[in-house]
Amino acid sequence: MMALDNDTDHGPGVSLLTGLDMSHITLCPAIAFGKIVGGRYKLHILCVLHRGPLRFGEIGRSLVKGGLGKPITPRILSRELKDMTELGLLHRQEFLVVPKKVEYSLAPRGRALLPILSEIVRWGATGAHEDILEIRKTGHWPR
Amino acid sequence: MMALDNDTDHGPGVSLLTGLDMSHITLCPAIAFGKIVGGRYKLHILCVLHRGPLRFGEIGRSLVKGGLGKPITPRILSRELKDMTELGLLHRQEFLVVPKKVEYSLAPRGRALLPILSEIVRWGATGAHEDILEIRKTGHWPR
DNA sequence: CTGCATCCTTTGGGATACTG
DNA sequence: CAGTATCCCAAAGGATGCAG
Repeated sequence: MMALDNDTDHGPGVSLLTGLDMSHITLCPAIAFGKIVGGRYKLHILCVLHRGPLRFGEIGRSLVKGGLGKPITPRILSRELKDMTELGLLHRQEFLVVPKKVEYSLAPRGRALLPILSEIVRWGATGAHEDILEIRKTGHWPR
Repeated sequence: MMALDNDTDHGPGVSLLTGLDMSHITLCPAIAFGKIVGGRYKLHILCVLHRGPLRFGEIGRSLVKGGLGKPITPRILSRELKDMTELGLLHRQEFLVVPKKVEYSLAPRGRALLPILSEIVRWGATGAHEDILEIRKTGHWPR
């Protein structure tokens, strides 16, 4: 019996959060979610890819703008993309041209995560995350 | 300009995922989400607390059941709860009795995350996470 | 341009023992 | 019961340089 949001050992296996029957599931989705899109960049990569395919370098530059300034190194980006491709979240298309060109896009398993992303954006639109992390919004840096 | 799901530098600042205006937000919610509930247990803790307050030990035991078998050590659980309490996600109430009793419950900032949790559970109810992680559902371990 | 190889630092998580 | 103190190990992330 899983302990998702129902920690009795003999209940009907219905999630109290959603009303859905979870009796056929063995692993808590919250734990799995972290294992699948954990790490510092995976969620953000899904985010920037939802509009359409992007190239390796474009993804890297996108992460700088929405993140906290520091650029991702190619080694890390490469590993994140490979992980996600192997899990079936992304599709990788290589074009046989010079210079090399590779496009990454959302695979069905990645697209299935978009409703979660939407909910995260809705939460962020209220400013909740900036309150929690105490991001200053003064419009310019002090000093 | 943030690169959430709109990576032009001069757009209207509207999220293409939700249609919401994000021009007043500087940090990508996806990045912030990871910073706030990253780590192996925080999301799961929100999950088990959504029904009501639980004690330190009860939370620990809940994590074992929905996770992958291994119990969380008191040191880690203590740190996770302290982190989340300091960020305002949880409320901690200490009862002056012997033996000691402490209850943790969701604070408003933690409750604001529940819609995201619900969406994760919905996603999990389809079995998507077990497909991705290749969890066997044969009902018994092979051999 | 895309990515791998090396090396290094930081962080997260676990084992064990102990205290108010 | 609810933690804290030490010590340790593994994994994640970063810097730099090089290659197809």
